Amino acid sequence: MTEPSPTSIKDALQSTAPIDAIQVQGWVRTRRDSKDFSFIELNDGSSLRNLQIIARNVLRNYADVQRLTTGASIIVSGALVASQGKGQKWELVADKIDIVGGSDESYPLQKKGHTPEFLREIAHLRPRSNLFGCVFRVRSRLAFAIHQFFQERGFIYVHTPVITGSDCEGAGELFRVSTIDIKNPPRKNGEIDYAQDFFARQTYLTVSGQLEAEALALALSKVYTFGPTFRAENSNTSRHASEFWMIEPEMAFCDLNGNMDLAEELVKYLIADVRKHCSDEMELFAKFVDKELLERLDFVVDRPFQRIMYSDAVDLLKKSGEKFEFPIDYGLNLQSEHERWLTEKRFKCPVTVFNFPKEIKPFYMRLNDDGKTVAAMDLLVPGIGEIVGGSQREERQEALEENMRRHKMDPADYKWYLDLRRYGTAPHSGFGLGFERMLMFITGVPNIRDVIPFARTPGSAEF
RNA sequence: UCCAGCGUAGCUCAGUGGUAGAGCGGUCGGCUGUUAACCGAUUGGUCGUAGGUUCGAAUCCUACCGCUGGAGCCA
Repeated sequence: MTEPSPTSIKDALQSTAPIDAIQVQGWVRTRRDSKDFSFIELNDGSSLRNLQIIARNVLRNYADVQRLTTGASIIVSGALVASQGKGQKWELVADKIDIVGGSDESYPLQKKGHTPEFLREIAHLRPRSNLFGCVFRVRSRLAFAIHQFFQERGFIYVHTPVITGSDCEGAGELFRVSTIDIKNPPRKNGEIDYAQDFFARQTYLTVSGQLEAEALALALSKVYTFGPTFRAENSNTSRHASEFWMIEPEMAFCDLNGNMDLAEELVKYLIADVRKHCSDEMELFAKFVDKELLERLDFVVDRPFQRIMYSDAVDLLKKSGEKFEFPIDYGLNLQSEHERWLTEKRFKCPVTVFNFPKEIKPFYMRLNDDGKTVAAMDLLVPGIGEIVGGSQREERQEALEENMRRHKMDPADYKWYLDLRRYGTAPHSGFGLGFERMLMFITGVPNIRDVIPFARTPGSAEF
């Protein structure tokens, strides 16, 4: 006897006609007994929705079926028919139910709702919950939409190294990569001799693919990276993780304005794409996570982002009459509370701040003609803060070397990076978009730990 | 790393010095084309850990651990 090949529950529910013989497989969400049969809510993760299975008492193993509990895995064959009950269009009347993997009353996911904090402790089971199923389906779609956006625009996807030798990329603490025996390291003149390490030098996990992406952009014109990034900062907040994914486009012959345009276009594109392709998931977020989510996202897609120079932002903040905990003055970094005021109170929309004082930005950013500011930009969104950070890069060799010296870096250590300016240099720009922060913004989920399947944060690398 | 708050049943929480509680869940029974079903019964605890104060500590004190929120750093 040949079984029909399995149909996803998503496809089954989208059927336009009854199907005599269909097979589905998944995990039991709930089961209710009726007089002569049992209702099983089955979910296979293909969508938020469950398929209602009618298990009649004529089934050979009906006694076992009645003992099925939440969490069990089963394979069901039968007929897809119009549902007699309200609440669903289709249901599956089972001819056969194979119990693949049992479960019992200790299964932690109950019919009742759970807090995200509790579910975080069972990260291996939480994908089976409605909320996390939705988050991870949207995560997948968002990743796809990112590639689609860049590929449609002629960008080349490049892979920059995860292991890097650059330790001065100006972005946070690094995780060391080494095969040296830490209990008995080789030494030279009392110091650990990294010349004997695996790569014959000190190496780290990447904090950014930007420097390498610049090399590729100055050959392929428009490139982007999309990969994991690691920061060893002891940050304990709802929007920092030690391991996260970042998108870094880099464009040759592009100035800061082109850069800001692209960032804005990308953010809007991604929101619109997920709104269109994950409507069930977005409805769930709007209902259970953030009531104002859809309204805010639509507003962001419809309106141009506010662009404001750093110096003007400082003036606005000074004149705001608002009582801030931290001082605001030209030359100081904008604090979270200042960013919040700009996006949430003053403009009520994403804000791109640009042209920052050179003193508070890294060495690779291009010095403006005023000699005081660099062509940097931060895209701030309500509720999250900085979601994009980017700049026009310093393409002039002399100026770049001067920046390095000012940042107490030795240009000799960056020979290859300077070569890019020595041979066929060109104005170029790029930015970094935090993938998880974008996902938080789109889903409304307020903690970065809940948009990563198995999050890594200081003191926590379980699973 | 700093500041604040919280750790009590599987989950969400109440209990503020004197016999450890509720709702939900689970289990059993009833009813039922149900759908966070309904009705009844029942099950459930080293009160985060270790010290201390007290006749007596879930409750007060100290330390540690964990979680949450905020800050710094950033994406």
